[in-house]
Amino acid sequence: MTSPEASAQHSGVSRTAPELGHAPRSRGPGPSRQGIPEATVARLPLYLRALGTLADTGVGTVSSEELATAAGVNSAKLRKDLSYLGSYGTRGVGYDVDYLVFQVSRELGMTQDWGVVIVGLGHLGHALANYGGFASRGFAIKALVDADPAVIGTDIAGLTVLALSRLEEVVSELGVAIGVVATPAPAAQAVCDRLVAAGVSSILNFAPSVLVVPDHVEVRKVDMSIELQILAYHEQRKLGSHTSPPDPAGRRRALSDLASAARAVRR
Amino acid sequence: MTSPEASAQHSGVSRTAPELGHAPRSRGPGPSRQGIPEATVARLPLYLRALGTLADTGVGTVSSEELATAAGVNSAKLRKDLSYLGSYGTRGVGYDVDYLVFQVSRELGMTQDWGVVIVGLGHLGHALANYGGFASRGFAIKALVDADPAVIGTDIAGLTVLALSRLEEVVSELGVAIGVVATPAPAAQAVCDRLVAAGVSSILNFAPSVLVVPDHVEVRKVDMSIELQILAYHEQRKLGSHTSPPDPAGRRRALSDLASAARAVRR
DNA sequence: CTCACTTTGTGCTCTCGTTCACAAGCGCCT
DNA sequence: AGGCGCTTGTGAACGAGAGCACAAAGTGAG
Repeated sequence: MTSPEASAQHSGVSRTAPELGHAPRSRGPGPSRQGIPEATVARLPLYLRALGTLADTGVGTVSSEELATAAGVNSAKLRKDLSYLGSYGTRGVGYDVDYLVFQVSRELGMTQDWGVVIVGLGHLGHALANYGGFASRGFAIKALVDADPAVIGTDIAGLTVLALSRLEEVVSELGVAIGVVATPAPAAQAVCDRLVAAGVSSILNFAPSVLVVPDHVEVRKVDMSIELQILAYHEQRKLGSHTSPPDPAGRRRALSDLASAARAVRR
Repeated sequence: MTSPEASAQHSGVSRTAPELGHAPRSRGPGPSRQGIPEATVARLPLYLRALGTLADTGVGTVSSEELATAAGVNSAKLRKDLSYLGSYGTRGVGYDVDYLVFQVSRELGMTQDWGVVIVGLGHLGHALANYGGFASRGFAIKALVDADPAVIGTDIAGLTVLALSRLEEVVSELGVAIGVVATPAPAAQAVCDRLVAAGVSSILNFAPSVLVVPDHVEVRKVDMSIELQILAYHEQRKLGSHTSPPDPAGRRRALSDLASAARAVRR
């Protein structure tokens, strides 16, 4: 993805290997100029949460070992992850909790607030709007938008639901950076397109559909039914393979079976 | 992407046959005896959904290219994924939609119903209980359980909410295979432990906390605030690095900054 | 100051996953 | 029947990530 090149402007310190094509990170504060591995980025929020809990209980310093168990990863991985941000630990001691919280927060962009708009206020959108984890972590719900006249105008979590037609207006005028799509699947792509056209470049998709977006837009999806199916796979596997009797006639099988399977999938 | 973390017991999977570098799959119908790569399993539900849509629109045959775009992946990956299940395509033609639906469904264990219990009926649990994607895909919500007396006894989505104390009873008597944890974070681990003790071996966790479980139990987590933070990271990155002014005084910085950052993280 | 001890930061290796590119297989047309 | 074009299935190259194991760097005691 991003080039593994690093502007090695190390503060003249560790004169490590000369030829190595891997100069780790540019030190100097500020978000690291140059790409952190995706896998690491995905874990940083986990660390941040664990750190928050530790801070709450009054802990001032943690070792990589402790923090790792709290976050559910192994300590080597954690140290490597943190090393991408910089050398924020102290050998022989560990990491200063508050300082690390600050660094990770900054790296994740939690030092500023991000405007969020939720589109679609069915059961799920409703729950999202009421979810406390938003505001507390630097995300400000700026507006709620829906297409259903029965919902428009009602108050949810202190905001009045606006008509879908006002989506663009809301995005540009309220400084919305992130769009949350919680509509039914058929509407998702259209809503997504409008969000993108209006200038949103990060989308969190709860609808069970694949969103197509331009390259510069980031989409992440949350899909419970996919997760459940993955669980089912493992569950079935655990039960041993004595589930369905081996199909004696290879390849094609009774049409009735096919039909019912197909029907089930079609919602 | 959902976390590649989740399953802590990869140990058993990768232990393939002794010498063979890669012997793909034992043919013969029935779920493939022997491990499909995790990454592939995670994509199968996507394919299944795309196939369902195609079937709906009356398509009888798809090429890997078409199905791939519908599922949002590239065609080579799709073909390799499907090849783990068996040779279910026809060269020069493509895949028979209904037949493929059946095969993928079987592989994922969707040919049987899985009992689900939802623990915690706040806004989120409520939304989950009403989510249609459950029943349609072979998941049957068997019970709803909560600790709050104000919620116990109410009807949600056609089921009456039961007291948390009846959790074990519900699991063993109603044949629950999958537990959905939608409680506040502090209660999650305790609920999880009880589910596991009662015999549940697959857990879908919506609470923002790390669940510790025995090796034989599979946990997957869905966490919106993590996804948002990942989006924020990319969003910040897009804005260029002119976000926070370089810290001129390296290492330690004003306590006020630290304190506010720490405070923010502590919910 | 020196030594023993602790914990970080990281080079290296191994594994898993993605992508390429092409031979094998199948249907259709002549 | 034979050849042509299309699409699958897969070996092999490549890349990203996980984890080991150890040197470097800090602390504290004597």
